[in-house]
Amino acid sequence: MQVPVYLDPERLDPEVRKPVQIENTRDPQHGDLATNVAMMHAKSMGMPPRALAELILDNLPASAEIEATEIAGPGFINIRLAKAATFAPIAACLAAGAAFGTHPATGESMQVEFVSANPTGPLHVGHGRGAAYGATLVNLLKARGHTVQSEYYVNDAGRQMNILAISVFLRYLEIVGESIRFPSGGYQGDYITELGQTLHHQHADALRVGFADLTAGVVEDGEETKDAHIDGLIERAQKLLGGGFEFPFQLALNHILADIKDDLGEFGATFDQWFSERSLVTSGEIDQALAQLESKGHLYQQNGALWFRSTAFGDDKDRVVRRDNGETTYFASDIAYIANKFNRGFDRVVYVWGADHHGYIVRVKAAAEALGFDPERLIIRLVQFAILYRDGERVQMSTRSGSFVTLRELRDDVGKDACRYFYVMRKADQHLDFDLSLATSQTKDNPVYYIQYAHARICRVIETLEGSDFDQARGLAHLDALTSQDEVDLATAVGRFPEIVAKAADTLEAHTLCYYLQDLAADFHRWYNGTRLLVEDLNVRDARLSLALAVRQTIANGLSILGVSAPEAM
RNA sequence: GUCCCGGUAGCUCAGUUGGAUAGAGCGACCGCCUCCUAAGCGGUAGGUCACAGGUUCAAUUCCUGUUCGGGACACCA
Repeated sequence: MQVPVYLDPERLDPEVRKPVQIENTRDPQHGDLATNVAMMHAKSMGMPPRALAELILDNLPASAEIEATEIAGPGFINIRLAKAATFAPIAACLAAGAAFGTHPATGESMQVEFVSANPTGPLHVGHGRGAAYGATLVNLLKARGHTVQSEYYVNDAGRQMNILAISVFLRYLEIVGESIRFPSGGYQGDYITELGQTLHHQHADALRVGFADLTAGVVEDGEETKDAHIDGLIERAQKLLGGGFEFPFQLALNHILADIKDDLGEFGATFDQWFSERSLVTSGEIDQALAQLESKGHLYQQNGALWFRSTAFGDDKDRVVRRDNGETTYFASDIAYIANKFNRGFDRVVYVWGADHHGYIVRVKAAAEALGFDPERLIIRLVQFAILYRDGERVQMSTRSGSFVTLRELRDDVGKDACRYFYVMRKADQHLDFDLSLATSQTKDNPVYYIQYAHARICRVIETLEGSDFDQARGLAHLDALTSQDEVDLATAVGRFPEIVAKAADTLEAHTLCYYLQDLAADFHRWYNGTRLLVEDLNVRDARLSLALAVRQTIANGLSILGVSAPEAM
């Protein structure tokens, strides 16, 4: 809302500068704008708030934009705007169309990295929330006027990938006739067996080694030793197969990553870049980053390992970057990745992580600071897990048994729209009860259908006018025909959309958009239910239709940011 | 033990960065279709904003403490 210059807080009292507020009221009875100037300055002026308010009002010049002012409560000054200003958002919305709610370019360049799940299996419902939230953030930040790049960090180096490869390889051995004992630390699931079959199709018996040979010298599998056992198997396989271990490795990586891409694509989460962790190894960037920290004195040797002194930056303990066996840790990759991101020129980078990564925040920020980057530019958002409910019963998930619910299964079940909406409807860092029954229900209780239905209803009205003499210009010229409180509320709600987008983007709180859209849809349904749009008086009719069109545009734009469709008929 | 996130209507949650009489949906109860989609709308009931201090003209909001939940704290990835 444009604040008239004579209400400029800066001019009120040059001696006392307190953060005076002039804001949109939440209660229409308080007018359109309200200010607390009088209360803020009552003390310094040595007079009661209400008396000061009176003095201020007596000295205000008249304005065409302001219809009335009043003093209320403890000393608020309420301002009622002229009617034309109330309905101005209708024209603004219709003129801007799909761009309504977007903001001018800020010149700021941002990156949002999200999902980044290890490519060791299909995405499950936990990843889905990160995907929905991240994708929505990207849309919000773009609408805010920032330049945004979306990225998926592919963990294609490290132990987990080797465990995946050995798992596939063992299933392959099984297929070619070896009698094996599958390690307890290996990856379960039908997809592993399928990859083993593919490996067999590609290489026939060429990769076959004896299971006894593979386990020679490897410690027995057991509760305590399952890690050592599987690491031993990997080491043996690499030795026996030579470069051949790359076959199950690459096959699994490529296949699973393709599946993830496909899955996310159907979910409307697209990435500008898939960034390979391996590339940090091969390009020498990990060594470079460590050398940089070394030169600044942030590293030291102890017990054969190389440590980063993260405690110097607020961490509660130092962290290993190179283990005593010479391998760099996952954290070392992270450090190099931070440098890589900032060197690409982003002003701010956003990480969307699962809440289980909470413990990494301090060390990653520490690394950024140690590398010489302002840690404020590195923003981490945690996403809590979603708990699925069906008919009031919690849906059990277990990754161990391989019986987890995949994102794909969830999408097949409740559909993309409900998935996207439900995932982001709550604050990201809080637990989400995902009610599957509600998500699939086609009633007003389901917020997705409720909002979409408002859109469809408006489309239906427009459709019945097909070929008639609806004239938007006439409607906009007669907005004074809108007289009811419902119409004032609705137009005001439309006018709030740009600031809702801005705020959601600035705070990275996507859920506020969901609440806004529900409120907007409710305002519409109330109005629609009590007001006939297609009336005889063409001025009134076209004014109402213009309002309806503005509502439709706003809903469509909001849903678009959420990645939810805006159907024309339901 | 340390660190995060929470505690708001019976349930699930909002609460515009400290404002006026704390909101919505569900659930409960009572109503509304000869009319552009009833996949909708209206009304009623329901609250010591976990507790105690502090800052302020003003605290659900900020600070401290207490308490109760949930989670995180590897030479793992």
